[in-house]
Amino acid sequence: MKNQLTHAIEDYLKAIYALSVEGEAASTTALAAELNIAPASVTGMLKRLAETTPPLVEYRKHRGANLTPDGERAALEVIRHHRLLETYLHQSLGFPWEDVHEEACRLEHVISEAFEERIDAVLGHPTHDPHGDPIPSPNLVMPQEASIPLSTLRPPQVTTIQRVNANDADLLRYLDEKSLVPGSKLEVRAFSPFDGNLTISIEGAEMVVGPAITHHIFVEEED
Amino acid sequence: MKNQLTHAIEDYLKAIYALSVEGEAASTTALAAELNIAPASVTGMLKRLAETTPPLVEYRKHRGANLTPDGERAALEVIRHHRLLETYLHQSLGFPWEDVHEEACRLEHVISEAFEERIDAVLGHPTHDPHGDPIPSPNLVMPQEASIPLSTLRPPQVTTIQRVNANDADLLRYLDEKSLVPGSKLEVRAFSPFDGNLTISIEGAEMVVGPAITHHIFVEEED
DNA sequence: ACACTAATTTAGGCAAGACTAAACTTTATT
DNA sequence: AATAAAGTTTAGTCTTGCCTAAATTAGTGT
Repeated sequence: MKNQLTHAIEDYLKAIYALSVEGEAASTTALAAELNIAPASVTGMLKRLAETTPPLVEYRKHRGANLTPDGERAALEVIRHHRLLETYLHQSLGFPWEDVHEEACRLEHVISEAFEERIDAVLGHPTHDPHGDPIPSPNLVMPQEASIPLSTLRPPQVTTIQRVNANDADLLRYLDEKSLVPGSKLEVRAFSPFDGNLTISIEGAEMVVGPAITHHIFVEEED
Repeated sequence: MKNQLTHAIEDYLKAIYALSVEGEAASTTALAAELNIAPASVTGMLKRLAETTPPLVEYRKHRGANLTPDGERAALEVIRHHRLLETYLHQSLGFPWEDVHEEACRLEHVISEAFEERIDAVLGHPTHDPHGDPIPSPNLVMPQEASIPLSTLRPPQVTTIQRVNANDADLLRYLDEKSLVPGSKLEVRAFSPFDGNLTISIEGAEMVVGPAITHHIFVEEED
């Protein structure tokens, strides 16, 4: 008997999950920014989420919110939907990389477990979405993976892109064009300490990328 | 600049479309029954729909509602989504016949035009959904088709099932089992004037079906 | 310890969409 | 034509989720 969560609530849970790294509580303002909602509205919703049965978040005034185990399970369910959908839209329906996020954001709240299972099967039980994010398992365990921002690498270094952390469609389109996608191998050739630019070589081509880009690209952790 | 319709509004438009056959207005109670909503709530919504810009329905007190051209276009868009989705869920994702309706009801409000186009293409631009209902064209013209209830046939007669008009999952599962699906050929062998039962032969097997079933099955019109 | 700022909460409102109960039309029946 | 039944509308209420403006709390530097 899982009670039916609204779209709005699912979005809150997803946002709290995303913002509470390392067990740190997600702040009201950070949530407001993430959700494009006024901070006051977030306060109101957090109170409600803390008083549902079962409670989905743990909330302390002025101290932000954490997910309860129930809340986390619900969040992971939505994230699993989201990432499976992104993968499906891209692989099976030929959606461009940069468009899958928005579409998945709407569909994730609406698909049934049967739908989830079908696309999971059709895709062959994928482990990562097109952006390289891990897909929680059917029993809702989030694989833990270590990766570091490309911006932290110093030459000389060879590595592989693991994950691209961006939702902006224009940026994603650009990255795709330059093969800056999960799985691509690249070599870090030079670093400019003044502006943080890296000179990298990828797919045989050499290019210079600034922090606005390298910050969003995550690569294998070093040995 | 198409204004964003809510989920609820799309359901109203769909229901009004379904109930206003032959230009007759859909009554408040009929809509309430169709939508599982109290009649009073329907009245309120109809008033709102008649006063939006542009108006989506034409509403006269105690006289029910009709769709305006704008409303009809919106309704057809949703119906196109619904029927394409049903077809897709069944053909491409292997959903059982009886489950596609419910899933499509939720997805229809949420998919983008890009999604619509992709599944339409993948399916090869289908003209009918799994229940035999025609799919409106991309420019939102509803194909007009003539078919008559199986219940009106009298032996001896050979015909083909065109359309199955039912949403109840149990009934659909039963019909599927007995091959009472669009495309099946059948022969009407006998008619009982007392209870309206028909004896038919389908796929080599003979069976007796009552009005509760024959009423939902539509076959080719006679020459 | 004090004051200033940034973050947060409270209070009060609003729109969408639904409900019930009561009042009122329309239609059907006699 | 009178009246009962059926269908519809009105009035008033509720919940969800959002908003703004004002009040409060926490955190920071002096």
